[in-house]
Amino acid sequence: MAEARDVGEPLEAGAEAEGQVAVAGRLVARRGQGKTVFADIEDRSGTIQAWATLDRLGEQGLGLLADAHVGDIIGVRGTVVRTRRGEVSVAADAVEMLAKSLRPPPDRHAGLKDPETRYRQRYLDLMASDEVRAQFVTRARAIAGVRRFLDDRGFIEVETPVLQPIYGGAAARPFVTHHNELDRDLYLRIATELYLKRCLVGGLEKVYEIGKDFRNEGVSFKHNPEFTMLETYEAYADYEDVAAMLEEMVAAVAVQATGGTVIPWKGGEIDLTPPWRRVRLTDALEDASGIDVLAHPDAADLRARMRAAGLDAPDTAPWGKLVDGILSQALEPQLVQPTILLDYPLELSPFAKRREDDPRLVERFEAFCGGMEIANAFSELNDPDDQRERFAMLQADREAGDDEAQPSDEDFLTALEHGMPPTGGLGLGLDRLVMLLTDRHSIREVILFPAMRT
RNA sequence: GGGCCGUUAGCUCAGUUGGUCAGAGCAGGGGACUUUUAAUCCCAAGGUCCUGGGUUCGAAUCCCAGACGGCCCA
Repeated sequence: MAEARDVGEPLEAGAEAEGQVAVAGRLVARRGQGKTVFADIEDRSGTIQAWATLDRLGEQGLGLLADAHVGDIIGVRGTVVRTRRGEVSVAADAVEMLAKSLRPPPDRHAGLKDPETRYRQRYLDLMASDEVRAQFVTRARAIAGVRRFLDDRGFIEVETPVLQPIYGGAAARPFVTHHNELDRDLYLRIATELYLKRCLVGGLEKVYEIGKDFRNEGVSFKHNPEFTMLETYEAYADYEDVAAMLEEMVAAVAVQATGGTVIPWKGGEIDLTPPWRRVRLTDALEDASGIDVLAHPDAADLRARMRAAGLDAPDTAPWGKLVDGILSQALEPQLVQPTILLDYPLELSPFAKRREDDPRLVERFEAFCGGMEIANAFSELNDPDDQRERFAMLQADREAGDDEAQPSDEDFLTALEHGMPPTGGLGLGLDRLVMLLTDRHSIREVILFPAMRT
């Protein structure tokens, strides 16, 4: 169809090009005129008008077109002409019904607005809206850009199990399923972290995986129960190296997906050009809330301080969760321009290496943009004894009622005991990255088929 | 989990104080028309007013409960 338009472009009104062309697509408009029919046909490159007359097409062919419904998929063979009114068209010598549409498409001009129908029957949304189609093309381009960036840097893409005997690598409740033949329960992964680290133990050194993670939690504008995650691990790198790579990668992907590193966001702009602002988490929390969390190492103490500052602080939340609460309530919404928060409390980070200068903190950062967390990274903990202690802390959290605390993974500890090189690791939520790059404010706008009730 | 809002024809939407309020445009059906561009003109048809209760002489409209969805908050 694009080629047919190219053929017709140089024609003057009323002229006809040499040679036959064939186009196929969905009928989006039809203007019947007795013994003449004009039909607009659309494919993914755009539309072209088919012009059918009784003289050229005969009674049967014209009848087929006259009886066709908007929504039908038809093929037209003929010559390229420019009509007297200047429209590049295919003057039909033959038409063919390729697929009947038994149901009417969404209204062409009003579009499809009902969000429920848009999400449940995404094909109608795609059919009705060029912008929605472009949205998912941009998503594909962004993810291809991530792969290209990492491949060019010598990373290899690997695939690790989705069905796992023990879940881990994040704080979340899992989905549980059952293997009939083995008669055992398995978990859908909440992260790829612990398997990718096994790859590092084995010497693959620079690996990444792009795939779905599954978290058994609520649905919101930034959460879908299954979502697309990138994780990367690079041997002999630390979290500073990872931060530098992340900035470059996001900037490169922004260029590939949108053409530049300054992107529109909620009526303003976000400048993704490296370097991004870096702040120590504890300093940023104090600026945003007035609370120095390290000065309140006791949970009850911190809770009281938070409530005095007007923040929500659940009775049962341990110290680490309270710090996370200050972050999400007081700080995260302010982080519109890209910001890297460095050096997290150990309690929040069971797989990150301790800072040598302050054992209460770990070498970890999270990157925020558009008021959302988009990435999480650390210098990976590779000391098996320390890792075993961290699992014990998580176990204590579980026993204290935290159902998001993950169980210990003895097989992973065995791998670490074989020696994992010092490693920088990164997790980047690709759905949120696409939201950012396309100025969409709900994760449902960037996932083709988002989770819905029933 | 909490608050607010929404649900009327295939799509987009009106619907006044509870009383010819079951409506429009487009799509779909029948007809006219050989250069149209959201073609035009004529005709006919199209409904579980989300569901279930309740109030009332009378409910799309008011009340209660529920389902689904959206937004905001947590």
